Amino acid sequence: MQTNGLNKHQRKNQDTHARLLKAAEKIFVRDGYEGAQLAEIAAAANRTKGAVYDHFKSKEDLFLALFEFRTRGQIDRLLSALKTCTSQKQSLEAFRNFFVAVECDKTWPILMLEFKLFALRHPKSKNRLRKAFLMLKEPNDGAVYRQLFGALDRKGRAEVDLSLSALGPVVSGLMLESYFEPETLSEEGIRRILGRVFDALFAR
Amino acid sequence: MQTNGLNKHQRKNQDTHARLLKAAEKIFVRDGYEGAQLAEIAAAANRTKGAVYDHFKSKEDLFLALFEFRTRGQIDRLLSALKTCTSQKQSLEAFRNFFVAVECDKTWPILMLEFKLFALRHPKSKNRLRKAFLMLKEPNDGAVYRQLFGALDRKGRAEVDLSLSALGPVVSGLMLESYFEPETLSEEGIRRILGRVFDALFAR
Amino acid sequence: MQTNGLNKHQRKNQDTHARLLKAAEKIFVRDGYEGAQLAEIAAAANRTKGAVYDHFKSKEDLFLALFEFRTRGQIDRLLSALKTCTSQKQSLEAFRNFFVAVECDKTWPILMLEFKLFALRHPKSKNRLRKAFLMLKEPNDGAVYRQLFGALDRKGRAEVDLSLSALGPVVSGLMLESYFEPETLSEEGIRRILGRVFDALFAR
Amino acid sequence: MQTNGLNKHQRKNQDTHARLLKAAEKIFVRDGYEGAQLAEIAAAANRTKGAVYDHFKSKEDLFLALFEFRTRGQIDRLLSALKTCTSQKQSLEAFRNFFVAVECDKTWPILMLEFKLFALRHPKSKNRLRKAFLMLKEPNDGAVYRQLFGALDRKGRAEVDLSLSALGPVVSGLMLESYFEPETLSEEGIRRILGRVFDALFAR
DNA sequence: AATGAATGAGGATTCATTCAT
DNA sequence: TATGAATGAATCCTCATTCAT
Repeated sequence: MQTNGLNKHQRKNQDTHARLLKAAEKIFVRDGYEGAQLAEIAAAANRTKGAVYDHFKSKEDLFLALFEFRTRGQIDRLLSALKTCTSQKQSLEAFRNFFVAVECDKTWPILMLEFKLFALRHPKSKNRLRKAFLMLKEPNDGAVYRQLFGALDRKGRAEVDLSLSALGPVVSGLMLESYFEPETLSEEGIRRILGRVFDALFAR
Repeated sequence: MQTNGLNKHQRKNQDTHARLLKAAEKIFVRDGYEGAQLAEIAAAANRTKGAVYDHFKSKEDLFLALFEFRTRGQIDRLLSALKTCTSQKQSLEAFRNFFVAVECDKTWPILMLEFKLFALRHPKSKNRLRKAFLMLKEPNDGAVYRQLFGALDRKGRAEVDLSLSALGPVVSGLMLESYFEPETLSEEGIRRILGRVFDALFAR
Repeated sequence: MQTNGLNKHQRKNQDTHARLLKAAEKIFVRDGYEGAQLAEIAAAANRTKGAVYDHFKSKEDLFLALFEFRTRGQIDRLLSALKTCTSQKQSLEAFRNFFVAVECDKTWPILMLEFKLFALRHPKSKNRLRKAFLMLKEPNDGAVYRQLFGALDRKGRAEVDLSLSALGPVVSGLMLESYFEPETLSEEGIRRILGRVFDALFAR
Repeated sequence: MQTNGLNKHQRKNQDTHARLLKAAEKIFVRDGYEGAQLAEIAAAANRTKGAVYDHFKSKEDLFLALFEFRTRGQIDRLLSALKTCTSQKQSLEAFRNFFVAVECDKTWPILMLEFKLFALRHPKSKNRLRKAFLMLKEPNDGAVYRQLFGALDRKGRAEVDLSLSALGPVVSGLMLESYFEPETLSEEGIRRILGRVFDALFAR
């Protein structure tokens, strides 16, 4: 009896693939790209190093694949959060919530830092990262864009782009800081700060 | 001829020390802590690896010493910027300018990221980093603090602390992003964003 | 339709076996024993690595089987070249031609080198190689021997053995050199040299 | 007290370099290029793997450096053998002896095979090998050439080149065979064969 | 008979660190 | 103080081999 039209081989393969990505995230976040060891990732996935190389060409390839995978996930979460909104105001509010609710996924901001630093230091891979990254900003070919910000002229659009570009980095920076100074920068504090920053960037 | 009362040997020693720190900054920023090689740092300082070990106990020690050195430098720059201010308003304005003028020292925000990520991953060294780091926030035992924000009650102080904690990370995140997307996040764009964020955090 | 009394399964099996040997030769000659990868051999045979292990116990086994297979082929070619000869002189002439006509099978000399080097480095397998190898020198239990060199006393026989032993290695060495210096050691040059060497060894 | 104007550092360095080359020869001959392990080479030189990389860029570089080193040695040995000869006949005789006396250096022929096979399989390195290799054939800018073969016209020269090219490969092939069949191809047998081959190639 | 997912031992290479000079 | 030769642990990656399907 097969599931999804896949035989056992294929199912096992997919399972391993998913396990490896999950393990990679855990280890890359914990140790950073350079510090992460394939052996630990494999072990965390209950597989061996060889299996990693059956699924990914290299450590770098695994890292980039992880970025693509996670990016798609983030987009999906955002899209589904916006799906039920009926007005622009409601949409922006949903967006604000989505964005302020960092604690949903605390590893993402750190991963983003790691990815950007990686891009900085591996120009050869920057393109692949950027390609996935651009989807983050303009999912659905701009439909979301319009849903959130309405029709914009050239200048308005540039301004929104600027603000959008700032959002992610601000979250990442703050999350990192909160790991460093959890007392001062509590979760609640971050949320408040993020809210203020969000409004400073998008409110009129 | 100003020799600071040091003989040739000592001067040469200081020179090497300074060269090594400068080279270390360059390489650590370019390659990250893990990626940086002592050999390259030594070469960039026109010395050999051995010299590094004459001045610093280890790679980690060099990295932490660099942080302390740079932190002192930042504090000095801030203090001298505030020295001539006569009113609280003027002081806050100076602070705002100091903070918005990222381009003065573009490597600092990246270094800060690297330091914080390092702290995240090397708990043993976190204390030494924090010790230096705290000086950043409360230079001169709070005198600066009062100059900028006046007398504050407990709650007001907590609020200011929160905002202060957020400042650095926000700059770091934005600077990293601007390396990644220089088109969207131009220097001028960053300054504008930073200004808005600053006001959102500190303006009433 | 000639099926040799084999059913489809068996024919397919034989086909795979033959394909694998052919592919193995190609890859072993190109990359050497150590450098050759089973995966490439399998791919060159349009099969997968697993298939190799269905037909051969190990990489080494495949290599040795290839040697045996090729050796049998060489013997057959020599025997059929000698079959029509009616005099000793004619036979020796045929042998000379067979031997001088290296270009018929340019991979054989390289393979031989590889096999001998392998024997040198894998004493455990030397016996299996030698067993096949001896057939090369005394096919048909010495009948060919007599056809070529007539009746020989002990000393004469030793002398012929010596010369025979030298033949193959000389060809192999020259072929390898011609890969290295094709300009100086052209095919025609090799043939001339080989002729002279042959005569020096077997002519009176 | 210094020797050769070198300080201890430099002397130790040279010593290690020589040891490594010697060890490399031993292991490369025994195991072949691919089969050889840097760890064993290092151990055979009483050093560690790291030391190998202080002296050579890579396994390949070590291998090529070994070839160059040994080639220079062979040339020197030949030149000194020819130095005392006063006639062309005497020179050719010395050359014959040099060449027939394989046992002087039994590893050289195997190394040569290994080098040529390496060239076959690493086209990128072929040039470096050839450059060293050419010195073997025309040491001293052709002076030796004339000493051995006198003045030659174009055609005669081509013929001599052909024969010269054949010499090395023939020795290598025979030496390998004698490792494989020491009974049939004794040292004495090889010498006899080589003598005959030499005369077939160079006698009028 | 053949596939393909997974293993895991093994090897080249790097690099922080030490130490004699 | 500074050098540079040497160390050796650490790590990425390869590939022959196994095994469930």
